[in-house]
Amino acid sequence: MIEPILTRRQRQRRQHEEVVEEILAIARRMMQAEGVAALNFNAIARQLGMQPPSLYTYFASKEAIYDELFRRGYLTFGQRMNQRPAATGSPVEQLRSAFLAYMEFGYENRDLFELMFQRPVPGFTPSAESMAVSLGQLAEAQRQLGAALAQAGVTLPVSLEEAGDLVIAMMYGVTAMHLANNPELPVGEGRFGRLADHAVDLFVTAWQLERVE
Amino acid sequence: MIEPILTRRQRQRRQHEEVVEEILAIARRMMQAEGVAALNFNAIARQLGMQPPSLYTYFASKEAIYDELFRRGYLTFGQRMNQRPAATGSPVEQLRSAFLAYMEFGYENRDLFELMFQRPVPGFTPSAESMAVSLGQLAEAQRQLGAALAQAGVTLPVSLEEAGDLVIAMMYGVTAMHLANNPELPVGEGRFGRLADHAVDLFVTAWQLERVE
DNA sequence: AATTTTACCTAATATCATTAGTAAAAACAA
DNA sequence: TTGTTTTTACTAATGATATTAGGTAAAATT
Repeated sequence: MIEPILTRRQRQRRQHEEVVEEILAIARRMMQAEGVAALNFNAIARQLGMQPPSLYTYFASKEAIYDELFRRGYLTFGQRMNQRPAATGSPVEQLRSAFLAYMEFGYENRDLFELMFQRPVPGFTPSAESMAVSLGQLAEAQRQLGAALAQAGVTLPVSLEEAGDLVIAMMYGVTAMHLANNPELPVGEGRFGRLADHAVDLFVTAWQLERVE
Repeated sequence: MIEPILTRRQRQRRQHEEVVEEILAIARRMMQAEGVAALNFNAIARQLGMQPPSLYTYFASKEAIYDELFRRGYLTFGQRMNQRPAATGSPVEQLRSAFLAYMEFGYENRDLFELMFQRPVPGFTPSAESMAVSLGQLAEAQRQLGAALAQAGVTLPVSLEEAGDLVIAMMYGVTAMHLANNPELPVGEGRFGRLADHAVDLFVTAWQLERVE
């Protein structure tokens, strides 16, 4: 007798998860097309050939869909920031690659970027678990930036935490302005997208980060 | 016979405008309490002791309320930025006061700040007129920053427009992060609110703006 | 074979923005 | 003053939306 790879339960669960994935994919397509807040629970059901109440088999509420996307968004974001090619280069290189990774995440995931950093949804408050994921990833980004700067061996006019936060604020500012003004242009183009390198240079010059090149 | 100060028409109009003002005030209170997207047309009517359809006498739609707040928000923002005390000081002073004015506008008008810069409302697109006001005020801010920098007489590594945009992106980034993290703390306090001066110093140092002090 | 679980359904509810149609009152013109 | 227009409000109704209640049939589990 051949051992099935999956129990029936597991097979059912897999199919369940497949539907969950499809729901999330549809949700993202909707958010990208109409804006994050325009997510329509009933319309997702219709696209799946279901009656709206049947969707509650997969998600407990519309907010639960937002929450799952929020959580996954931060996981993806964290992976992107941590697994940069240049995560081991010189401080300047690290700063540059962090900036690029941040902006590219925003460009490629406009919907998630808005959901994660701009809270565009009326009653949506991330669940405790999702919030923990979010804070963890952000703290890691801040820590990494601080570490890169520490490695530079220069004396900054601010603490490492403040330095990391200044970089984060600038990354966010440039990216948000870029997405608001030229959402269709890739990073590096457009009024604000073009500013990425200049923004990095600002930190490099002000903090004299080249000294250890 | 005593000449009335106002014609009946004018008196009626004044009462009309008073109701309009009250509607906007209620709307802002709601947005501040529950978030920009939580504005509830019916609830405004109820607070005024009206039936919801009667509100259409004063605003053509819910979006029209958003639009008026958006327009006024940019007007107030422009006034604040232009009428800074230090709008005539040294370049460094101007940069500092611009940063402060921007952040304080955000802190005192969180609801408008979100509405104006973050577009947190599903279908809301500013009317052509409001959009013109908005773009005009932003262009003026950029121009003013550029002029202040030009006055410094230094050679920047970027164009004046790019320099203005970098400052705008940084102001936005720090303010948005501050409002997201410590909305209750005034400018100057909190993890990001504290960074205002450091952010200004970044530009001053990188661009050597003190030379003309 | 008996049971539990899962995935779906229909019907109904509550909340919203908004439209249609109307009535009273105020403003105005004659 | 009288007749007309404009303004302000109403009730009733509609359509979209998220969600709940309650049920059914098939599949999975015991």
